[in-house]
Amino acid sequence: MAPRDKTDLLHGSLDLIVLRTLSVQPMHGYAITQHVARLTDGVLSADPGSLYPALERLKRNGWITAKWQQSPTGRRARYYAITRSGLTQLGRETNEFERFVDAMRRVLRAT
Amino acid sequence: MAPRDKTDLLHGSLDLIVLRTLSVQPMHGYAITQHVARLTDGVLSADPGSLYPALERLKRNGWITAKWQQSPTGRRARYYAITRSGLTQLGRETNEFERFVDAMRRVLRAT
DNA sequence: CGCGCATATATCGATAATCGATAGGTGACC
DNA sequence: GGTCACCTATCGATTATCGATATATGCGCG
Repeated sequence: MAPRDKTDLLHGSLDLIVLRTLSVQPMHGYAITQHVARLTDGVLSADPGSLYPALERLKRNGWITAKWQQSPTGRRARYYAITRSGLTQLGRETNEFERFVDAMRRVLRAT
Repeated sequence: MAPRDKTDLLHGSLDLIVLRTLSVQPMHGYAITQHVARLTDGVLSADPGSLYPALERLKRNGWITAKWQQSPTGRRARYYAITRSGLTQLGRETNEFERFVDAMRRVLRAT
C-alpha cells in the first residue's frame, strides 16, 4: 500500500517527538498521538503503527519506562515516562535536529 | 552494516537537496556531492550510494534531465538539469519542509 | 615512465523506520 | 443493545539510505 506521494520527513524524527512529549509529563500512547496532532494541527502525526514500535524502541534503549495505570477515564493505559538518560538523549537529538535544519537552510538559500 | 547511531533525519530530504542544488545550475553528480558537503560543512552529505538512486528517481519523475558532457576537467560526466515540473516540485517540497520544521518547533517548545 | 590521487559514475546488499490496515477490548451514554 | 471514544498492539509492504565495492580516466610529480 502507501501511495507515498509525500516525502516522509517524519522519518527519524519520531523518537525526538516522543521524547520531547514525554519530557512534558508522563503519558500513555494514545495521549501522545493526540498531543502531537493537536499541537501541530495534524501536520505531524504519531500513528499507532509507528508509535508503538517507537515506544518499544525507546524503552529498549532505556530512554523511557512504562507502567500500567488507570487513565482519568477509568480504563487501563500504559503510561510512559522519560528517564534521566532519555533526557540526555533528548538533548542530543534536539541538537542534531537543529544542526540538520541549519544545514538544510544553507542548502535552500544557496545561490 | 550501518551502526545507525544517529537518527537519519536526512531520510526523505535528499530529493529536496538535489532539486534545490540543481536549481542553482546544472551539475554532475560528483559536483552535487561536493556542493552539499562544502555548503553544510559536512553536516549533510550526498553519498554515491544514495545520490545516484536519487538522481534516477528524480529523472524517472521528470523533474530532472540528464546528458553526457565534458566536465571542465576534461573527463566525461553526466550533467543533470532541473525541469520546469522539477521547479514546481521543488516549490512543493520546500513548503512541506517548512511546514514540517514549523510543526517540529511547536512540539519542541511545548510545555 | 609509472605511480597515486582527485575526479566521476554506478550497483549491490543490509538495515531499519514508517504506514495502512486490522484486531481486540473496555467504559459510558442514549 | 448499539455505538462511540478510548487504548493497545501487530503484521506486511514499501522504500530510502548507506557502506562497500568496482571501474575508469586525466593529471601532476618523482
